[in-house]
Amino acid sequence: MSYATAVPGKSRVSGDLVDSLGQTSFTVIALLSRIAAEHDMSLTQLRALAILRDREPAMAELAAFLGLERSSVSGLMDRAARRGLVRRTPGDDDARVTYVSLTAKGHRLAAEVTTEVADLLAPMTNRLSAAEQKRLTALLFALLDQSDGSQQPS
Amino acid sequence: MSYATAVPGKSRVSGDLVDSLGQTSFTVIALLSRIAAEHDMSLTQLRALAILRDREPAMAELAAFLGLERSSVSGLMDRAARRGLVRRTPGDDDARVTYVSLTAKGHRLAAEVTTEVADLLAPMTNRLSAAEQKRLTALLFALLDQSDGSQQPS
DNA sequence: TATTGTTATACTCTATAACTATA
DNA sequence: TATAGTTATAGAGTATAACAATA
Repeated sequence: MSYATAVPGKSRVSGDLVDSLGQTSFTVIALLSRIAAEHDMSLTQLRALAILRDREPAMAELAAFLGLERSSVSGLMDRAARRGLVRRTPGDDDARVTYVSLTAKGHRLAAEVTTEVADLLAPMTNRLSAAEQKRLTALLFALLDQSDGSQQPS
Repeated sequence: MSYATAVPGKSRVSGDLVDSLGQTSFTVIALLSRIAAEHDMSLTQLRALAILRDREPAMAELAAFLGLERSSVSGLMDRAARRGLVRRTPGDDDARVTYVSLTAKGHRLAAEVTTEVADLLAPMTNRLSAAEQKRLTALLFALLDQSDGSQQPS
């Protein structure tokens, strides 16, 4: 509330930025959901798969990554395990902990989905020149405060 | 699949762009979900609210906007109507049609949510200078093929 | 006592299929 | 017959609360 009214000169620009960010986000998320659905997965499962590509977290850590309750992730991993995509491994030092990791099948699916995402996004991204793509990437990483380009699960 | 391999020179850049788009989208959507949750709404209900701000569509049109089945939107509008946010109006010429519109309460909530979105996004957007914000906005609209800036529900 | 993970329960979201009313 | 909307039903996703096992 304060933002829109406190800085009138910037609010116009920011309003458009907010709109473009919102529209872009919904478009991208819809596309990811579509890919997920084509593989009989939810968007959350697709995210989990992406996260697990280069991590082997404890259940609680995975829940933190996903921003969900532990109990929700239990069910999520139940369904993923039932499909043979992930496995649970008991912790060695702390017997309370359960680590989650992708199976070979899970890794294959994750890799497949990654290329599909790039493919489906291509019609959009190709509307920009190579230079524009670079600028956009830099701006988005700056927005995310990750101008170093360090990878987080997408 | 073909994209990543067919244009090796661009795939590196595109991979980063895909990552930054994905991360940004998840971040924005998570933020929108949080705002929705604070008002006891789902992300979909928030979207519906935004759509209805400047439209009075038939149920089937709303379903098309949201990318959902008509039956899903029936339930969605049931719950929104129960909270007094929307009303249903029978069509005059075609008695099969039902139009949906925001109540005064719905309009108030939609306006409130809009300012909250801008507020919560501000810490992110303020990381960019005014000139950078402008460039990012232009690039995103170009990506969406809407360089005219015509408004769609965000 | 505190923490990890699971289970029980309840509600929302979504889709498919069947239905009613209207065209 | 075809279309608009609803209802019935079922499954996934999510949270809260309670629990067992471990620390």
